[in-house]
Amino acid sequence: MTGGRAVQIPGGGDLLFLTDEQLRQGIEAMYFAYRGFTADPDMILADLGMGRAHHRAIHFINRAPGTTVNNLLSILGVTKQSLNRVLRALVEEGLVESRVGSIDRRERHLHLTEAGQDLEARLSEAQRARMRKAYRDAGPEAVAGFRRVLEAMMNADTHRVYSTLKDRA
Amino acid sequence: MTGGRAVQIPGGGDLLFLTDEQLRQGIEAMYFAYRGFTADPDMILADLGMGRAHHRAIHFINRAPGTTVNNLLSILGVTKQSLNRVLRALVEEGLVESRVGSIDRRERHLHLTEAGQDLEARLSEAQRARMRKAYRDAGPEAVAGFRRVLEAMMNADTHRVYSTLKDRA
DNA sequence: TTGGAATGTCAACGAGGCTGACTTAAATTG
DNA sequence: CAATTTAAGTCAGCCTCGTTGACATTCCAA
Repeated sequence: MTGGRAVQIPGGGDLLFLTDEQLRQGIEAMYFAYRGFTADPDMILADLGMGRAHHRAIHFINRAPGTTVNNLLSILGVTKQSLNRVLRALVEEGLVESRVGSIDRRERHLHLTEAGQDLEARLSEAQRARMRKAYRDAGPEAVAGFRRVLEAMMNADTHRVYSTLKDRA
Repeated sequence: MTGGRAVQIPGGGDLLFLTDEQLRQGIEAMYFAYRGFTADPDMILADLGMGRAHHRAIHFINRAPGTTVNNLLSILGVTKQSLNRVLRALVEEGLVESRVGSIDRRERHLHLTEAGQDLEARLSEAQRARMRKAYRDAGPEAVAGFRRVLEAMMNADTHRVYSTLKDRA
């Protein structure tokens, strides 16, 4: 049931023996779990003719209100052309507002409208409900381990983005 | 640093207090970690003009050699039209062999060729290396928790598929 | 005042999902 | 044996969401 065996070497530290099979089970768990992770918001969005890309934009605009387009690009790791298509749709749907920057007027600062906040709440509540269930089922120690493994799995630059967002909370 | 606080209630069990903020950090960790999770195979595949869909097919054909097309469809959760496009490419590239079933000759049984096995090894070694590093960084207890949370995050039907594969190991 | 940065837009392309309709071949069932 | 069901494959078309490349606009800063 465990992903690895912890072995105490007298006079040494913990060693973790990881067979390829154990690693592969972790890989498959990650793949299947991600499907569940995205399933609920996907269903809500499909009814509105939107997809995951819209969800991500909405999520991070809510997370960092007033963020610039460039900043959002570096969080999401996509091209501006790709993000632009999504942002345009969100603005047209009245979910996102794009305000010209007051200090640097080249910049556009992004905010959710009330309708955008409503949708964000629906999406994130669905996703939080699943996460909450998973956390409760797995227990407190499992949650800490889950987070540690995920953080160690990120690319270094991604981890920096993640930490910055987390510390801003 | 932990995803939740474990609190001992005298005479009760462990309770897990999960704020929305803690849940959202878990959600973001999952999103950013998945990017890292897929990054290495994606790079290898891009050089070969293939994508994630090819990787998934290769992975599960390797996992369950001789699997039928229908079985692979239910593992991957996509339509046969979508899988067919990928499988055709893999067969044309000489990575996958499709054999007519001996008992039921309507079925096609899928196997990796030697070249397919070589590619599978490259892809999975890259992905395992990342998983191994994440496991080592996070420590043995973290690994068990990681797996428990992921399993609790899956849809019920997906979990069944996952368990079946795992138990077949 | 000119160069560069931030943003946006148009066009085109490709991967990889989807639906619907259909064929072929083989197995199963009445 | 005939009819039905099943497994697989195929064609056509659609969508999202990623990519590149080229280019316009706006505005700050050297």
